[in-house]
Amino acid sequence: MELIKIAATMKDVAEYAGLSIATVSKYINGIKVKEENKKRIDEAIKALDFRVNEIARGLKTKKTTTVGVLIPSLENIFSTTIVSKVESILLKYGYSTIICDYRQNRELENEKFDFLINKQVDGIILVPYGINESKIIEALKEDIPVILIDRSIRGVDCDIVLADNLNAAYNAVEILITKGHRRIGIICGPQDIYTAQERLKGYIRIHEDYELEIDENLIKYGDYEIQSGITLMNEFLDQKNPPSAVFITNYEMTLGAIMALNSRNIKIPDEISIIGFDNIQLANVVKPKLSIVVQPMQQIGEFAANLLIKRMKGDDSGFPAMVRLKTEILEGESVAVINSYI
Amino acid sequence: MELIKIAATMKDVAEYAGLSIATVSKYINGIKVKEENKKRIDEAIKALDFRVNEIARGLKTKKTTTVGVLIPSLENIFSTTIVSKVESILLKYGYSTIICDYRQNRELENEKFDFLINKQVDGIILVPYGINESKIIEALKEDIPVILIDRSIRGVDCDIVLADNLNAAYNAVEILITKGHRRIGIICGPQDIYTAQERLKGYIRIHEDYELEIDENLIKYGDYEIQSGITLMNEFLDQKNPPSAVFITNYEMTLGAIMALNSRNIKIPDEISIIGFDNIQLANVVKPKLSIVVQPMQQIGEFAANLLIKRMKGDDSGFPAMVRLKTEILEGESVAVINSYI
DNA sequence: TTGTAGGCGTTATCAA
DNA sequence: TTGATAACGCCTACAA
Repeated sequence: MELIKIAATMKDVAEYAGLSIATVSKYINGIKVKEENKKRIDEAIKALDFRVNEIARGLKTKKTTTVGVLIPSLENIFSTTIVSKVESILLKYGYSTIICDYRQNRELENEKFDFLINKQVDGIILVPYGINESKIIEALKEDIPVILIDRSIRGVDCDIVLADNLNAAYNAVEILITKGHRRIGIICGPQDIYTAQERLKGYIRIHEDYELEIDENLIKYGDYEIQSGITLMNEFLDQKNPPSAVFITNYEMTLGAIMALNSRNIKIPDEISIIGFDNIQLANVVKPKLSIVVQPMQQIGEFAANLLIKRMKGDDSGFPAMVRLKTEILEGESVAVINSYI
Repeated sequence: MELIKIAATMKDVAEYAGLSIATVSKYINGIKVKEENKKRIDEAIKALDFRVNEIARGLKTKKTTTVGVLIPSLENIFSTTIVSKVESILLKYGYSTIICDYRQNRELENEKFDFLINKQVDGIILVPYGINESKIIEALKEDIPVILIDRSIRGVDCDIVLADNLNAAYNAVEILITKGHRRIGIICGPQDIYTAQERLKGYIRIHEDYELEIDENLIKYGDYEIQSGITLMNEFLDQKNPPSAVFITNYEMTLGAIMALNSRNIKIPDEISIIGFDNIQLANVVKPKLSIVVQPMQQIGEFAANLLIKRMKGDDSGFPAMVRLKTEILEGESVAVINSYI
């Protein structure tokens, strides 16, 4: 009784079937073979439990049927939802998904990008933060397609899939305005992050469109982490003239803001109105139900995966593609209607 | 100007350095080389930007420096926290992590396990659900180490890392008991899932230890999904003699239970006490702050990753290892003290 | 210490 | 249609 079963190779199959390796290889790769031989090969494959050695194949074809997904964090819903979708689509095409999480760290991001290239992935899906653009250019040059998510990179022609962040914010703030709010605070992300810039733009634009002045004191910048939400919401509350409503522009900070509110025992929406971001589960579990902006994360993942597949097949039509998906607003009960509204 | 840069091979390096491929290979693999040659090779490597082709190396060594992680869902904190930790540790050792998500589906789980084997991963970390045990045995036989998380598999000797689910439940329910609760409901997971069985055992054991009778009406079985939490909590509330406290045994169902409570406007802990599971963020955002059982997910990931590395190195000491980690209880304000307690 | 040469399992070219 | 055979890039006896 052998302990270790040696995997059968094509050679074994060929011998078993009484044919040449070449013929077996052809059959496996979809090239016509005599009906009779087809049968014999199938038989041999079954008998020997043969499976192609992807490594050996990769050596020849320069393909690994593996793609890399590089995201800021595995502990954030936005990323994992996308990854989940991507993984399931890629698998259908036989690709495996290597996950790398760069924990919001530019250096790590760059390192892991190199790591993926070094692993010879056939393509990369990247939620970029501070990547060195030359790396992307290099990859593209070496014929490794890259799909960006959420943020384009200046000076680089690259496919990108993102949510319409600007209008997401625009619409959210518009709801607040139409319900009578005039002092609307916004808790933004880091000023050097694209999504954050866009969301702030939306906030500004809707104010312009309603001809409302913007009070700089109502704009605060966080870092997309929970603690920011706590701190900045507290700052708002401590202001002499606090906002009647606050729009919080990502999930983690929304969490933080609510914690701050809770710990000061402030009633939503009686004392302050809130629109948050991104997590339906959270929205439903908070009392009262939160109004939130929901990004089409599944769709983003879907588009990114399908686009990548297309590129890996060598189809460069429409390059560089920009897919901009609409967000939705889920209305809860966290926004008060202000009487003073005319 | 060439568009596609061809990666340098060892042959190129050897030629550039005026040495044989063998020498270069040796140097790269840590075998002694004359100081002088060392320098020349280093120079060549830098000049040509050479990196070993892992694929080619893999063909020879039968190693891919890739591990597979197979989890029930990428949209659940328990799994992603573990994956995140695992990924970061493995990377340090040069391994990449292929993620597969089987969405609580036994068939998918089995398929993806095969997929990973077929991809020739060097090791697997698995949070099992309904895997065919022969697959694990087979993998182990073929010298592909497997580390189980959260659930052992009957009749299979395999390393495993898990939380002490039994005592997690035991301790949680004990808190309820010492605060005076006597009618304590439990929302369990599926009866065929190991963690669910263990948590129920804890519930039963603590009742025995306090010599309390168990009312079958207070034990409900869900499927670890949000909807279960909603439905079962509602069932409790509709009972003629509802429990004064409910212990909910995973994160998703905790979410659901809270939603049910909220939508019926039931006050925690005045009208009902609650202990939930697994998500600190959730616990802090719910009002009042939730008491929850917290699993040491990071630790689980850490142990699993390190154990896997050890096994992949060929160190079989202590096989099969069982690492059982303690949980913690984070006390919030969701449990009332009942006066009637003597 | 270095080099030669064979082999890892496939694919692909070119004859047959 | 099939079959020899030479790569693919690296590792590893074995010989020098």
